[in-house]
Amino acid sequence: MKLLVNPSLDEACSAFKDAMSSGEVVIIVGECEVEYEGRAASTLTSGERVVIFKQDGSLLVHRPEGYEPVNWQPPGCSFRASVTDEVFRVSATRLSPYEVLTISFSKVKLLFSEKLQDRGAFSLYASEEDMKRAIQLNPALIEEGLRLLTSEKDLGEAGYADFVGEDSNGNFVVIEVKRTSAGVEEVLQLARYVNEAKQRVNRPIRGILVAPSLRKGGQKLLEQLKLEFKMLSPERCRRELKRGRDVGLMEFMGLKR
Amino acid sequence: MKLLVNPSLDEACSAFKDAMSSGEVVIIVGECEVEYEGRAASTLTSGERVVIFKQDGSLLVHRPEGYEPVNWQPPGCSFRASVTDEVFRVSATRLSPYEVLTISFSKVKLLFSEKLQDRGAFSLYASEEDMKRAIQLNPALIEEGLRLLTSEKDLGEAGYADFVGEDSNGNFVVIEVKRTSAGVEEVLQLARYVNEAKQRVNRPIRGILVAPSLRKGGQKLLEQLKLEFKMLSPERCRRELKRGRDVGLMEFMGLKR
DNA sequence: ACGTCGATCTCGAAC
DNA sequence: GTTCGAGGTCGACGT
Repeated sequence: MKLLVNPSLDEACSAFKDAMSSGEVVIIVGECEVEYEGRAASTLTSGERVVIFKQDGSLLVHRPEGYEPVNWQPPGCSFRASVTDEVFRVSATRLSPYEVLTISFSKVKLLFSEKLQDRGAFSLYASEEDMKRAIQLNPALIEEGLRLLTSEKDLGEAGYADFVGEDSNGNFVVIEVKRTSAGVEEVLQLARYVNEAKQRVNRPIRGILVAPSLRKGGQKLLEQLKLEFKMLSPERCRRELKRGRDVGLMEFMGLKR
Repeated sequence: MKLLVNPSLDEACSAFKDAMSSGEVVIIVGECEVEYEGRAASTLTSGERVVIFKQDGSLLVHRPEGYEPVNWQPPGCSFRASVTDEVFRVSATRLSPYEVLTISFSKVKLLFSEKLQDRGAFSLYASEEDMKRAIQLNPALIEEGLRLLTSEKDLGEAGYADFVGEDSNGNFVVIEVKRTSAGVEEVLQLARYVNEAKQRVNRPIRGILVAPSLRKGGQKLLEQLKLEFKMLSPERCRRELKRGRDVGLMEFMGLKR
């Protein structure tokens, strides 16, 4: 671990070398110019930025505003640091494609380095949008033989049901999708859509609530209102989308012939 | 400017609030968990990370490896910080789409904040824009005798072709330009433009894809769709632009070529 | 507000 | 290695 405040450029340079050779993450805040040449080319004139160097050979130059780095280098490049003419210069070189990024510090305000321990697990869960896409792709996720008629159908003032469709017996089906555990609120929402539909469609109507789980209160209410529940998890939808992409690609290739 | 090393969570929290209210960039290195809920949802279990908060309401969570932030929030969100139960918690909320990201620090190793001054100018060279400018300047880069009629012509719902023109035989020509190697996707894009043009122009139409190279799949599809490919690199265009500038300058100075 | 498109996109997976 | 599609893509530009 190392921390330097307003160090000389020489101090910063040697600390940088030490840190990188021992596999630490280095953060430098200071005034710098940046040049890049490779797939494209760019220059950035002097200003104060935050630069992060990682042990996997990636690098980020961040201005004080904006989500995206103004300059960067992906993992796998090699760093070279030196001081000449009152400038602490770090170049990051990458092969394939060949690209060089050079940062020239005229002033270092902060240099921090440390080996960070991160064994954390990252999990990403599907959005409700993903679930709807998966259902549209494969309505059988809800029920075998289900055919979707429209999506986001306008059911009037009650709002918009996620889907309406028709089951294998010709019944009209109204579907409401939730990404998280459903409760009383969601059952009532579905009930409103079903009631709206009853005033417009003159045949048997089923209402299906689709969610990864249904809480107690929702369960009771659901039975009273004679609605139905279909368990479907975002994870399952994620897999289905992945599968669907592959199938879609196959069809696309076969169709072209 | 503020710098805290191994501060208490309360110290970190109050420093964070001070810094954000005075428009500083804040960097926190420490052990944290991250939760996100919005378009999708994600969790990240405990580990050491670098977190950058910017004045424009953007936020980045970086692990010790990788170019991309593991979690983030784009500009425009509002931060809220608090300490409860031995946890320093920062939540970043964004409306439209509604998204919340929460970082829970169990340990802060470093907190640095400062108002950064950055008025630097960023310039990028060899973009697709540069290629288009070069082509406009000298259409013969694509084909001898080619005359451009318009650029970015509105071809309706299919989108916008980069150029339309007329070849030396009076055929209508639709042109799509790519800076990098072109594949199936780009051929399909050109095909859409050509189809749109066919509904509007009642004469022979050629479609030309301009790019530094054409990959396998794109090549096959291109032949099937009877479209054409013209190799042109960004580097060549850069040279052409440079030449054009020189010529323009000469003419401006009143000199003969 | 929404839609399209480019990006030094990056990343992963399949071939 | 090349090719290809996804992304919480982001960001810019046009309608």
